[in-house]
Amino acid sequence: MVDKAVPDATRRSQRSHRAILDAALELVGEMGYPRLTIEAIAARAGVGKQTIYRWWPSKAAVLLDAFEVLGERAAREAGGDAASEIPDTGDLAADLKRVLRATVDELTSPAYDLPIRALTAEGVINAEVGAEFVSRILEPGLRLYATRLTAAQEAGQVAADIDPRIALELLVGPLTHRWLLRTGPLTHAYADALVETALRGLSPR
Amino acid sequence: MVDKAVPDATRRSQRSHRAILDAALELVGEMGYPRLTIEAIAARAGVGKQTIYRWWPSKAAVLLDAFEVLGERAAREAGGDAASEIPDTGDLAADLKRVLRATVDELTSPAYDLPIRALTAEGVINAEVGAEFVSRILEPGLRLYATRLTAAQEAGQVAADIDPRIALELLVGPLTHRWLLRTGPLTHAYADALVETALRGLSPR
DNA sequence: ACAGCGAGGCGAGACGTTCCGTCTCGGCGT
DNA sequence: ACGCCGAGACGGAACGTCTCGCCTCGCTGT
Repeated sequence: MVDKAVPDATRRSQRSHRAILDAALELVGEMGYPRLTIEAIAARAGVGKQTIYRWWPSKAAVLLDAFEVLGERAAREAGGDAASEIPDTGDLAADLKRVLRATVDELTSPAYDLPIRALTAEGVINAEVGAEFVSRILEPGLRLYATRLTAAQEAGQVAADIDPRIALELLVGPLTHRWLLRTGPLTHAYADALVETALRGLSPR
Repeated sequence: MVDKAVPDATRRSQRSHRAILDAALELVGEMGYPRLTIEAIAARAGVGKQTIYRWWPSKAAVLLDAFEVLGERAAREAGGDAASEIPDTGDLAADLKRVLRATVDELTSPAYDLPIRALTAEGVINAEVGAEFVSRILEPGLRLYATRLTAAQEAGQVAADIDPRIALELLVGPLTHRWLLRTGPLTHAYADALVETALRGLSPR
């Protein structure tokens, strides 16, 4: 056997599972990630410590799950099943601005800010957590940009020889940079300026 | 008095100061930031714990100082006093590529990678540390881009109505994004592609 | 000019506290 | 009755404070 003593998932308490995830989200908002302790999560959730250690390898993993649930819930609320798509009105700049503005709102939302910062920071240091974070939380959002940009490319609104991946990062990278490092205000105006500058380029025409 | 019991800086032991900074850098490379302890730094430096607590408020502050010294030393080695400037050969793309490549090399250098990741991550969570990090470590580097881009703007190589700050972030943002989140390979080829795409823009000409 | 003295940083480490991760209990649901 | 559950005891690690002498300064009185 590779894994030893894997617990029986079918007997898992659904109630405790939820309580732990909720408690983790609450607490990380209250005292921040570094001072978040597994003991505090267990106490808040009304759960034995072993129940956490049985199912998660680290507090980062708990938070990763908790945040994924939060994201799914938000996506469900935000309108049915086809909500997570970038609209294609034919006006590429307007479409991109809309989504970039939404991203700004999400990143500056007080409920999201602390937990997602905590996870990002942990991912920066811990490559394993980082990979999980990117593939489970970040990548789904980025794929929206990629598909919209590819569509734009086929419609001739984006030069044919441009790598959609680089185009995507040209938009999202500066935004993330400002958000993480706080090098400037994160506003709708900035999102708009970013879209315009990225589409047009720096060189004079 | 606002501050109480501020120690007398003139009596500070220069030897211990250096030893602590050196030990901190060594240890963060050996075991990573989260497992770096002040006790370990004190032991490695041959110093009492109180000597660290007397002069620094947190391990992040120690590392901040340590990394600043490292940066100054590197700048001094890299040739005299006028080393920290972007060359202006008239070819904007080439100049930017050169510096962006150098940044890539620095970020992927094994000696720098761990400590600078640790500081960045800490700054992401702790706004106070973040501000220090940006102003003392990051901003000096960014200013180089800003001056070169402004010069390019005056020479007509960059459109006049572009905010140099946004132009700068268009280049550095995606690089930082890839580096921090490991969403793709951080190579010279990527740096080049970034410069070309940013200058030209996404739209077809 | 110089010996004496007090202030304060220094290395070392003891101390109580918090949290870690493991382990051991009954209890209880399946 | 098997195994997850809540609860919490346990030893270990690191925290941040504190208390020791030790040593090096700068001031001071002769």
